Amino acid sequence: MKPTMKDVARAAGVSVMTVSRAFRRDASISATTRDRIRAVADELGYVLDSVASNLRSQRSGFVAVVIPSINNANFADTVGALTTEIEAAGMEVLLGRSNYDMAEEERLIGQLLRRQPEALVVTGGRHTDRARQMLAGAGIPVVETWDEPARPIGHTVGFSNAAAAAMMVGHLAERGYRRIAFIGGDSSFDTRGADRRRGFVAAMEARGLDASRLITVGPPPVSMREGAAAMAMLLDTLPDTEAVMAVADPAAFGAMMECARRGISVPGDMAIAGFGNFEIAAVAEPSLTTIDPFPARIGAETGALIVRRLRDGAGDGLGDGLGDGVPTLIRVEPQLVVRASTGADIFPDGAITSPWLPRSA
Amino acid sequence: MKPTMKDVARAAGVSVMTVSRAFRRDASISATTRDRIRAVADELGYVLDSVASNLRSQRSGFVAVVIPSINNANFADTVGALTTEIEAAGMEVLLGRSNYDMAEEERLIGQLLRRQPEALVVTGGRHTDRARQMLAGAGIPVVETWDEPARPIGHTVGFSNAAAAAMMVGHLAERGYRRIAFIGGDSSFDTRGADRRRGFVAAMEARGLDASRLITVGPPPVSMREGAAAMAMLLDTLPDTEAVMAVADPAAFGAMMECARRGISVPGDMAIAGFGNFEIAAVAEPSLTTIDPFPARIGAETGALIVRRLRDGAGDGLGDGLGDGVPTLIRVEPQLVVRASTGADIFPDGAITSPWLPRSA
DNA sequence: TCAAGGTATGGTATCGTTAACAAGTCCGTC
DNA sequence: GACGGACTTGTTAACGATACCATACCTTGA
Repeated sequence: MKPTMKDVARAAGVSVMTVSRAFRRDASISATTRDRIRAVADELGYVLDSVASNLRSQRSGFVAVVIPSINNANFADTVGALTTEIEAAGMEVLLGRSNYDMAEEERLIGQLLRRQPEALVVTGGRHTDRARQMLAGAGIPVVETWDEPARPIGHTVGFSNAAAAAMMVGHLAERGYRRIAFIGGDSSFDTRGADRRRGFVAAMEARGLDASRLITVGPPPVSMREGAAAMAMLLDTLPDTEAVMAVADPAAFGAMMECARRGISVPGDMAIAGFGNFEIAAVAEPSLTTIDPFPARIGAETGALIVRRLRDGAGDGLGDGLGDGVPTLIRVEPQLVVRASTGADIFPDGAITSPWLPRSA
Repeated sequence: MKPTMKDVARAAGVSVMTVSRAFRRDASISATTRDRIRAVADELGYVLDSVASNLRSQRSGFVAVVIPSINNANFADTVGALTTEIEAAGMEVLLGRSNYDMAEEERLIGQLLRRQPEALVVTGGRHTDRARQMLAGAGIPVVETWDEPARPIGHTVGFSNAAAAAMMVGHLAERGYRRIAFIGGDSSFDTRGADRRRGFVAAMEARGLDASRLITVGPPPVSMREGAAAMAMLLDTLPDTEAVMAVADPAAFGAMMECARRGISVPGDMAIAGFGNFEIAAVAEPSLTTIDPFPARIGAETGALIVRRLRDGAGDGLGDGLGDGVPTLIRVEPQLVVRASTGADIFPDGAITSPWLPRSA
């Protein structure tokens, strides 16, 4: 049927071992033999079977990554940068999407672990008990990203979503807004969104402001459409609201469009802020104040961390979710990006970024 | 080190064969034995090694999918629907991204084929010669999506991008626009974008209109920012342009925002149309006329086709890129979605959809 | 009571590759 | 001219699971 190394070996008049060497980087083989074997293999339509290769060498060559959604520029940027790092090290990324669902995440993790990944990256710090157990017992480096878990399983590359939301509350309060609302999704699904809401409430209360203007739409992702619907509801029920903070930029944009439809000026009558620094935040008119979590940096740091661990820590630290016994915490600090939607009069020339504010803010 | 079936078998006092059966669906094993073995396996932290399983059974259980970008709602919708179908059949999706680069696509296809996928899905109908050769010789069902290839390799689920673009030209011409421009990316990369441009030019010329207003920005994806930059260039160099058709909705939105910044009314002074029916097209103010290619339907049809082929055609048709010798062509007809950006006066209540126009349009 | 058939379990070979070790070849050097 | 070392190639066994076949036991019906 399909040719194997044995067929190639016979056709080329060498042993299978030599054929194997012809398809590997480090192998000691003469250039002439390698070229001849490759030509014969091409002729036969031979394709290396990496399933067999992985079994024998006990190396799968891939890193499993679980993200909530593949249609989200933030996660896409993280995965993109991560993939670049992983591929530079000669490995591949195996992607799974959880649909913001912890049960689905658990199922995915189980499936992925069966394929013997060399490391596993998850998004967020909250998981089902069984998922935690599988991750901790996997015997490979585990990285939780986009969050600072209360109980880290292995390594962490992320930031505090609550603190980042508090930073935005600080900005709005400094600009003089008092009646501030929050638009977000169903908190039992999107833990990062829930953390941002938590940070919003805590920061508002710390300033003595009313933290009860919370508009909850359906399960994540909170889309543009839902942002518009939430803004409509807000305007109908709490028309004296001065500013709105959305769980993410698309929802903020939807809210802004609803204002446009109703003839409500942004930021004149209503300030709007988002989260994520999606492309739309910079392009929209008016441009959108947001928080940049540096998704690509998260991915790059995660990739570099994994490559480092796999190179240095090979063989040790099984069963601890670390791969080498030393848990790493890499903080990627988000940055406030002030644009027109929260005060065009002060920032007419485009974006102004502020440094990370203290946690107490 | 890590426990294998042998360890589980010893601990449970059964043979490895019985342990194997305890982890499979169809296997003939008593419920009591299975539960006992599973409990023992859990205790030991045993995880099935699907690498070994795949090698022995010669079934990998996954379908490889190559898309240009993971951060594109259209492709994400296709992959989402495809994944649903594939997982319903007990298989998994292995995703690769080509960055709109045919050379990278070729590399990816080579990598993916080594992992013995049971089917392979690619985006678009143009590939390097070597990629074509690999696909045709893979001996598994191959599906080209999002396009109607000139020379199909295997099955096709898609539509003519050129005809869809022509449909949009028809709409704009009917609305009375004559000086129509096209904004697109570097055509050597994004073949679908190039086809849309080709369709634009052909349809314009067929109507005796000037088809030379072509603004080319960088390589794909053509982002919102690039759409805005292209519109700026257009307004500076060809200020008498009446309508703009963008290669995709994000670019159209960017163009619209540039108009907003310059105080140019859409559609009053300038009509704008996009492609893809992204969420932003419905939410933006004004809403955006576009073409809906039904990405989810493409994914669902592709998945159903693959599942059918794998069930029916097992074992035959090796080496033809089909999996069973009968090439299938499934047309998913795009639909024109008329919204405010090309004539709010006529369509004040929201979107109006028109049926597929004939090819000659 | 016994044959026939079904169910549950075990033994052995094998999937296609690579690790580990062995051995042959060629070269320069003293 | 013999020897050490570098380089290249070959032999054998094994990775961890499942296909295939064999077998023991249990049920059923004449």
